[in-house]
Amino acid sequence: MCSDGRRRCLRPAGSRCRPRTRSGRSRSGRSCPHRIGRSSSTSRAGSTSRCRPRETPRAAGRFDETRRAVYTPGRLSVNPHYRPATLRPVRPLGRLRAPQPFVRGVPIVTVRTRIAPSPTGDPHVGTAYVALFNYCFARQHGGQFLLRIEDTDQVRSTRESEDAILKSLKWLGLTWDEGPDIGGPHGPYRQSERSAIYREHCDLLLERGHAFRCFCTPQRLDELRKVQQSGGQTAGYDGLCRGLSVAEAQSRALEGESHVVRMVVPRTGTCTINDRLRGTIEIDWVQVDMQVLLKSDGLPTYHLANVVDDHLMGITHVLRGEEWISSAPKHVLLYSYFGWEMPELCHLPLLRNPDKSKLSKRKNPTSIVYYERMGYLAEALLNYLGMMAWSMPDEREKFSLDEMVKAFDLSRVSLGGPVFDQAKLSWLNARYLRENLTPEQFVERVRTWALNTEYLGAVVPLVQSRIERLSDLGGLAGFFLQGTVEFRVEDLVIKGLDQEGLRRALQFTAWRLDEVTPFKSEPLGLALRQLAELCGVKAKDFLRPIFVALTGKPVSTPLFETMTVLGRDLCRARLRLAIEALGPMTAKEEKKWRKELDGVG
RNA sequence: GUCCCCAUCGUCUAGUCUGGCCCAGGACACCGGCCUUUCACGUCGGCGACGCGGGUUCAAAUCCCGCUGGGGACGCCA
Repeated sequence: MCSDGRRRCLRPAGSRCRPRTRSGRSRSGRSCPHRIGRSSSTSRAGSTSRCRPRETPRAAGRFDETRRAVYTPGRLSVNPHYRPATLRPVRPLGRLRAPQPFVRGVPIVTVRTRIAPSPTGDPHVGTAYVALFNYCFARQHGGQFLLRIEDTDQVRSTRESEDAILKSLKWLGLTWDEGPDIGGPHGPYRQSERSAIYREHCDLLLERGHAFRCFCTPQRLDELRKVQQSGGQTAGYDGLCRGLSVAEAQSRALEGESHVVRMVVPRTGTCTINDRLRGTIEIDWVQVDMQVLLKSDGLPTYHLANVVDDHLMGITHVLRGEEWISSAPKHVLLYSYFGWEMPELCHLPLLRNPDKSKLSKRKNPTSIVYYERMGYLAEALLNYLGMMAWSMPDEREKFSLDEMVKAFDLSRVSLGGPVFDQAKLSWLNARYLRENLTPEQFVERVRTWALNTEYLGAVVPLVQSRIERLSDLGGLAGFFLQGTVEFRVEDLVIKGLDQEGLRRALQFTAWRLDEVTPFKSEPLGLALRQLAELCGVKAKDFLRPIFVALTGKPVSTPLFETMTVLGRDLCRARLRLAIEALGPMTAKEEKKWRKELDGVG
């Protein structure tokens, strides 16, 4: 009788031994169809090579979450995924060692998760979505959730963006136990402040021959990529500098020659990744590039910094977007080079645009600030994010953060990429508005949203001299309180531009607006006047359709100041609505226009 | 192009692991009725999906294989 005792079954015991579900179908014909049977954890651990049944990825959620090396009185359970490293453990240099509390000589590992945003733009709803899942997972297991800023891209990272991200996550009600703003025992939590740590670790890899210096120029790499791509090969570094002797590389580096450090990646064999939801994923090493670890500016790339920090900060579970699956082998390799234990990986499905592509601000508002300014309540947005790819066991759709934490179960994550549907978000928000707020609380919400000194105070200078009675305010400045505005298409039309020219002009404006920093009156004016010139239209005419798109009216408050008050996100959204009203941009146009705009610089 | 991931109503999803309670349940959107001075809310109803083809089985949305489709990755970005 099979091991399922509930029913009579004639199958022999062990017949439940099955290939793992869903994942890796395409490859399972290669060897043992029972995927777990050939995972390296089994063979390296020296146990029998016979296939044995194991929980499927989804079922895994019902097992011990904290199983890396959990101390429970009288029992030590060990992570079945754990593989002894192929290399000797790193020598225990104080700072190189991960923090690990002990009780009677047994390490206690609590669940520690993190969100690690890169401060290179607006706070993204995708960041909030991943943060939410990490938060819930950690909280549910009584663990910690931390925030780390991944600002190793010196060119694109800004403090302004970092502040905005922190502010938005706080607005949503997500809190972290350690982070750049509140500190913690494993800081600093800003990668730009940890360069020495990465360099130290990079040196270690260099010393052990797991990494090498590369002196190739970006030009050579560009050409290489082109050749490879046209030849239909997998693009990737060809290993030229790998052939350099250590002595030569060292002396060239010493002479100050610009170079990067790349990791050594095997050219044969297969990397096995364990994903909490997807089971075993196999990627051939040839598919993995010899990734740059340390850039020529001396700062690490994501891959190095992320692995080093996750280890040093004691991260036990990495919940991140699906887009990272293909670079997971690099991370697996780095952990093994350092001799560190791999955290458990779990790749969440990506949020999608209505056309199913990865959520992008070109096709959908993605900034948390946009949703805040549109008048969505933080708890409604967070709730909505919680029903992306996840559902309550009782299928209830409205739930608070605390309720989500209590009921959270990773195995309830569904893998199909969810489309971010603003209509459903609006419905949910409406429910919060009428079900969760007393009239007094409602008043308070409206006040904190826009009827406050800060926001109204910014509007007043623009309207005070233009109205005769206070009651004129609604007519003149109502658009400041609206999310989107209605306009007449004929009000967009100007002399000297046909419909296509007009659409192009508005699209140029939308693009430029994303680049203008700070988003203030003067730089905006400068940028838009430049665009008018580019389009061959007088500034006065050029600005009119923008004006109409943003305010809904041909006459209103001064444009640049108005834009400043409305903010980037609302401006972008309204501009897009106007463009769509005139006829949405085609892919062809996008390519052509982008080129024309970039050509000007 | 190469590699990887994924696949239930238009959308979010339950059910898939542990095959039978499923000729598939809920929600959004849409359409219609009721309630109502209007609208909204509420309420009742309608429309609407297991991508296709094989296999295993007494039995397949559920397990296996193939195909198709969608997505992601292929940076001195993260």
